[in-house]
Amino acid sequence: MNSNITIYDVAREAAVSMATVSRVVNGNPNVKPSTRKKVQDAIDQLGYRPNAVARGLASKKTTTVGVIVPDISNIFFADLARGIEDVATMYKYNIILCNSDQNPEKEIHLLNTLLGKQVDGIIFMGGRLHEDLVREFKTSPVPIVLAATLNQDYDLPAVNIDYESAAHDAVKSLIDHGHKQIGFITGPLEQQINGEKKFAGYRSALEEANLPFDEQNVVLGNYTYDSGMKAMNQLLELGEDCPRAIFAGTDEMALGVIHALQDAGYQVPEDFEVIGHDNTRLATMIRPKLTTVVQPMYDIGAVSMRLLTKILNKEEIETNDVTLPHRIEQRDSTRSQ
Amino acid sequence: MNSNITIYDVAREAAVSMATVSRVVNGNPNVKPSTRKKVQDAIDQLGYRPNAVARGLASKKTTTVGVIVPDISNIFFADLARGIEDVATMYKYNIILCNSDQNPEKEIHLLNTLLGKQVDGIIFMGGRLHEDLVREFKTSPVPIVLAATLNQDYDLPAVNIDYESAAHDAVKSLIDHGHKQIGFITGPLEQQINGEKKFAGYRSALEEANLPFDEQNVVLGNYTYDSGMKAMNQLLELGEDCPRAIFAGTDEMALGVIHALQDAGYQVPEDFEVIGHDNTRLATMIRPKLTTVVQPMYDIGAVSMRLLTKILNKEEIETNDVTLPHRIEQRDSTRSQ
DNA sequence: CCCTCATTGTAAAACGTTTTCATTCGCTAT
DNA sequence: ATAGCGAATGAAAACGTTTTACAATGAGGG
Repeated sequence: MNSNITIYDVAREAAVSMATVSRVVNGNPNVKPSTRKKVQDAIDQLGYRPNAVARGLASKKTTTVGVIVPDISNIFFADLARGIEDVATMYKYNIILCNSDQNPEKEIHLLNTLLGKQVDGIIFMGGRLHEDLVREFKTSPVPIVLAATLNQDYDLPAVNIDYESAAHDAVKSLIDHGHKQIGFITGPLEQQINGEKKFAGYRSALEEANLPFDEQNVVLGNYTYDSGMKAMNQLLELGEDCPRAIFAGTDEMALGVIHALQDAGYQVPEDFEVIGHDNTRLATMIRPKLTTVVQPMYDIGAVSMRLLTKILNKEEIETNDVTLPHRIEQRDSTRSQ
Repeated sequence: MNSNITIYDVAREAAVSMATVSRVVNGNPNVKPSTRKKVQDAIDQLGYRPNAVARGLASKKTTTVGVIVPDISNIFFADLARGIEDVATMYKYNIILCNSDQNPEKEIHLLNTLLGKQVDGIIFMGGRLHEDLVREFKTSPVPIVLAATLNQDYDLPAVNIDYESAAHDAVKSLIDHGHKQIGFITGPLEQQINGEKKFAGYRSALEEANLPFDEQNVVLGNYTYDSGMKAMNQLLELGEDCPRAIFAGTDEMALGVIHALQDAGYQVPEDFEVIGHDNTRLATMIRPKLTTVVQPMYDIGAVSMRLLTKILNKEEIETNDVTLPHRIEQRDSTRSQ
């Protein structure tokens, strides 16, 4: 009841040609209803299942797209992947998922593997786009869209939020609470999102409020809980000068920050206020619940995939570079006023 | 520099037959070194990239395996997927990832899609195996291994821990701390893991200590943080009779339990002790840090995939039904003694 | 009743590999 | 030299579809 049955067997059983079977399988309208039924019956009876590989070879379409993420076990990318998969399913695509660990060589290798597998398109996410990779992207035979990933020249299809303005908003809300010193804990600055966007938003909010920029208030982490704790402890060593308001680049780091503070005997938000970034499920799994910038990962994934399908179907596209809205979700790690 | 270049072009360029090119591409030793070099040069020069689809059609192997999980955005499955992907990469396989949402029809549909795509094997996870699915599994033309998933008859390849004994150990450790009443918060009982295994472990630990079983001490949740909170609040309504030691079926529910307790003004572990299950990254991201049963998700994924490769390579296999070790990680949500 | 056109069906060529089988090549042992 | 042999190479079939080009059939108009 399955795999070794070919379209030819069905054709014989239904007493038609294989082209006719192919037509009914693919919903081609040029088939007489009675014929269609005859064929369908044969298909059901034989348990015929079209061979997608043969189909892919003949049609040059695999209805499969590649997805490259840094690490699927990171809740952040997992959410994104789910968004991608859901709309992929909607459009009858499957997903080949790959983890790059942000390793440039691995990224290129994965790209080539995926192209070898004849995927119809690729969705890529990664912190920093090495120029070799960008070059490969630009000569790719299939469309590639970037999800939550910046590209220097903004000439590749991409879906993001406005990170700079998001950071600006977060920092401004802290300033509005009367803080003169704002701690900023973020990921590696060579990643455009941190170095160019979030950092710029941080500085512009400071400037706007005529607050001086103080280098010692910014600490680099690597997105993880532990690095958040470590960064906060480093800030704490500033003693009197330690900023009493912290903007952390990811929720996970924000959790680390809050726990570092609590472990040191401080209260959040009474002694320190903290804002996170991403609004992952973690945000409500901590006491106090985390105020955070919402970056809609699921939506970014979904929109990326939708954009890809548009490109694949040659649909009309307003813009290749879409920016999704962000906002700040007020919870309990900041004071209500 | 890519896709429309075929093996035939390379053959012409190197002045050999396509069979020879195929041989060098596949590392077949029967090629004279000088010929090999000539071909390799042609490949490099032309930027030839083998078409995996054509290869799959000719060889009936796609070096792709299907992975069906309930929901990749769940940290639990994300970890597992990472384990799978890592060893898949090691053995040069790619992964087609699908989310089933534990929907039986969707599970069957996904299975058929994957088989249509000619995957070489499948790794499946899901709470409850509908009998239709099991039947399909058993007639599948390619091997299927279950990861962190129980099968009634234990006749399919599977990788798990001993859930019953893990639950037993957890409950026993609570009993050893002097508790007479143990709260048990778990997922739907119709899922074998909860209903048959964890529950049985809970009861046997009770029995062993000659403690009575009290139905009101067990509450059902759905694995989520919120359901954990809700379940704990329900237990709290028991007032005086409320158990002061809780075993939660997942870490996420355990977090909910702890927060419900804290929100109600109690101290963990002073007033209540709680043990979680899974040892996800969440466990250390809460205060107090969570004592938990470690179910090594990453390892289960990795071992599942390894088992699958063994089956695919027809390697010698000791047992189809592997049980990985578990243990309890003592942290701060239980008392040290 | 013939011609034209639309509809439905057929045959066969692609698609880009792997793989089987035969052939050729280059030696060694006679 | 030459038979014999293993190693290296090549020719062509196969894999299971889609798709193209065309043939057959049937209906409607003049």
